[in-house]
Amino acid sequence: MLSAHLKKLKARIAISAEEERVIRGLMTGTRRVRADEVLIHAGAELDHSVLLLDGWMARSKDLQSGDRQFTEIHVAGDFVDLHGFALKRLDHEILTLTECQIGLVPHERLQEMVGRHPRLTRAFWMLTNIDAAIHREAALSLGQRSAMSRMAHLFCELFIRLEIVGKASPGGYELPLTQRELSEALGLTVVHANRTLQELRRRELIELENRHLTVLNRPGLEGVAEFDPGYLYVGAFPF
Amino acid sequence: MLSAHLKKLKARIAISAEEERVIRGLMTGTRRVRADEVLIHAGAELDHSVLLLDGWMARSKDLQSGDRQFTEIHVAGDFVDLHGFALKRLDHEILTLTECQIGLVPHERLQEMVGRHPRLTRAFWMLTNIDAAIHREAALSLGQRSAMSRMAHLFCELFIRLEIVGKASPGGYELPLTQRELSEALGLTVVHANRTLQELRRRELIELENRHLTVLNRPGLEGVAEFDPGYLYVGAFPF
DNA sequence: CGAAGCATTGAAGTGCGTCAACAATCGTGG
DNA sequence: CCACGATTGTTGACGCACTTCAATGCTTCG
Repeated sequence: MLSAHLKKLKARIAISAEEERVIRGLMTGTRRVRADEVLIHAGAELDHSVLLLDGWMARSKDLQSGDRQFTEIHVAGDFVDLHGFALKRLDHEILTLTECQIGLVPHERLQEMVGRHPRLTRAFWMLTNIDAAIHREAALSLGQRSAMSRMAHLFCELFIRLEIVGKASPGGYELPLTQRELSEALGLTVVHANRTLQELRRRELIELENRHLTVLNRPGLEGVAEFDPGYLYVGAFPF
Repeated sequence: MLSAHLKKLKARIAISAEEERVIRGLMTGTRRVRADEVLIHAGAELDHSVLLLDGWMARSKDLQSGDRQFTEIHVAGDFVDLHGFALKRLDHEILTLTECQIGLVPHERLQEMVGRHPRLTRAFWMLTNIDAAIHREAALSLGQRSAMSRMAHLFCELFIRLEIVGKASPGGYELPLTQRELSEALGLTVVHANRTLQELRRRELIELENRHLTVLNRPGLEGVAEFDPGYLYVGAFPF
């Protein structure tokens, strides 16, 4: 069940048997969480971090109006609040989009790791930096891309992130988000998200039904998105 | 000249004399860079990171059309590509907005620090996480806030970040950005950035002339922005 | 089988973009 | 110190991508 996370790490750096043992030793236990729960409230003091073993989560920032923006969608293998280790409290909420299985990692164990395993420390630091890179790409989308391009881009990004952890098939992947949730990730209204989705279908780039996304024309989708996966930093790292 | 960076760190955690010595030992030298230069190109391999000692920089992501999005504005004291230490190459460019003085920090010295100073390691890790928090707040702005609110929010954020490093006065601060640069940070066109600026002036919230921003009504400005500085993580940390 | 959430559609409105012109300021060379 | 081109700031007219409001059908699941 830790395997998704190990796959995610190994897609970026080599992990030795010893290091893998250390990683396995970080987690003290697992839990199940229902769908549509706020797992971590903004501002709450944290003494452990959460590894998403299975399911979908999102980070969400809210305005007084009730409008909210998802700043990242999380999939299996993501260390959803690793940044909470260095920050001690979060500036946003973390909520479940589906039922999830999670692993708990006490900050004291991370602290020990920082003292003893410099290479792993840098690897986990890197993971939080990749999240930041995902945020930056989202800023580019929100600031400059059209609704179509933005949605296409999100589908491309999730495709790769799911492939890394073995949760995609060649033709697509399970995408258990409602259109409202999609719209909250894309900075659109539900209505316009719906119309944008229809336009992607009409162009025969994707199909989406029964919570399954079929990518009919991947190069076409990537073209619309102007997608360049470099920001996901997949591939061997020299350290 | 390192003092701005030390102020920035100390606004978040206590730094011992010994740690301060280590920090001072990271930098191998300083350089001057002219305005409007690309200091670091996207994708280039990095073996050192850059500390911004004085001046203004921006991180920029580009689309094929030539449109670009600034994902962060940097001021004195910022470790502009500390994330390059863990990522080895950047997904964006770093460019100077004004003439800048920079300090160079070889990655090997950072690597040594990670091995020897777990507390400092966590502190620098925290700094990259605060950048990520700034990205998330920008995503909320770009996705949900109006042009007015967005611009007001940026002015509020810069006010606090400049106060931390002693570069603001009670009434405002030097803001050497052109309207084009402002618009690239805000995901707006220059024309609309201009009109938005005028509306903020008309409401007597700010004045902006000769590259100096005067905040006429800070609570008012923060109100328009729905500004809550929590995401900047200013204040003592428990580690 | 009924209620609640989810997806879809139409019509109308608006915030911001686009295009185009001009004014003000800056920087540089003569 | 002025001349002059280039950059920056400003304004107006118009267009459109996306929003808003409101209604209707479709799923899903107690």
